[in-house]
Amino acid sequence: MGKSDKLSMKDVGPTEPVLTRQRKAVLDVVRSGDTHPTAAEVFESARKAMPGISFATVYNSLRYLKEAGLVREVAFGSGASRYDRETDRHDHAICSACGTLVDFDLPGTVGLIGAAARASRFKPESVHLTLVGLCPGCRERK
Amino acid sequence: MGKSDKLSMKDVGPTEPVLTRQRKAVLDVVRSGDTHPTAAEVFESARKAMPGISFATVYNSLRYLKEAGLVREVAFGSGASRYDRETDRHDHAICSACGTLVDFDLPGTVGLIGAAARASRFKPESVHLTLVGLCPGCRERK
DNA sequence: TTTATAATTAGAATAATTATAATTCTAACT
DNA sequence: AGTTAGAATTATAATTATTCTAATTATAAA
Repeated sequence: MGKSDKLSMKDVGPTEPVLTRQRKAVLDVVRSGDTHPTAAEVFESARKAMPGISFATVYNSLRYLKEAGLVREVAFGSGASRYDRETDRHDHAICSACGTLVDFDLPGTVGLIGAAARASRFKPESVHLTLVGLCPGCRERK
Repeated sequence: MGKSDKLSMKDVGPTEPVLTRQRKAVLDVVRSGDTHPTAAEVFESARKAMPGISFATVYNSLRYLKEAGLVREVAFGSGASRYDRETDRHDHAICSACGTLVDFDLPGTVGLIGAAARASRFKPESVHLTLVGLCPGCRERK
């Protein structure tokens, strides 16, 4: 077979992600707004921009985008996974009352990576902190 | 089935958890060994000690025990939730190669709770750190 | 014992995710 | 432009995970 079987949108690198129209639509949904949509919510939104898109393609695309490092999967509790547009290292806060998930960055977290690696004996790749508490809205309501 | 399906532990407080035989069986499974079993794995093990137990009761019991603070639910990725016998505040390491989940305690984590609360604007309840990396076994294999 | 309350069970129902197979699309090569 | 190879998409089926419902059984209280 030929040398380049695959077609890149831009020729930036050897493993440049291929953004098909469907994948782009999915990525756009995850990137628009600062919510952390579930696969079902992404499907709902994506089909507005692209009525023919299927649920399977949304899952395929999310997996692809995740592996390409363009979105991040966040799981908590036993519900559906949520998808995060923020792919840089960051931390999460989860509301114990309403489930709201918020991103924030705490520079101090990375400072613990060495100690965490020592304590767990793992070879570290990344760390993140999860804060559980009441979001501003729910705190007010109490 | 048998005779007495209910037995209270000690009379410590007004909201003392009621540990029925089934709940006790589920709790014992989570507490034995240092794995983090899924609900299905708990069911498999629990039925050895108690052949008649149903999947629904395992789920009910896990939810009950979680709410009573006797076990903890840990979710990551899009697979099944896992259950952790360790209920004191602690941190987790997840192997990016094989999925192994390990508990450890990093005293420094709690030191970040104030900063995390400020950054997120949440009223803090708990924090924990998640380290992603290679577990000792997988590191060796590379 | 009668009554009330709560737990357990079996199984159905729902939700979430993944796999399969057929079809369509894309771009590299005639 | 036509052909082709392989990837992507689609529709659907299958699987996995979790929750709900209704009937039954157990426990505790009166």
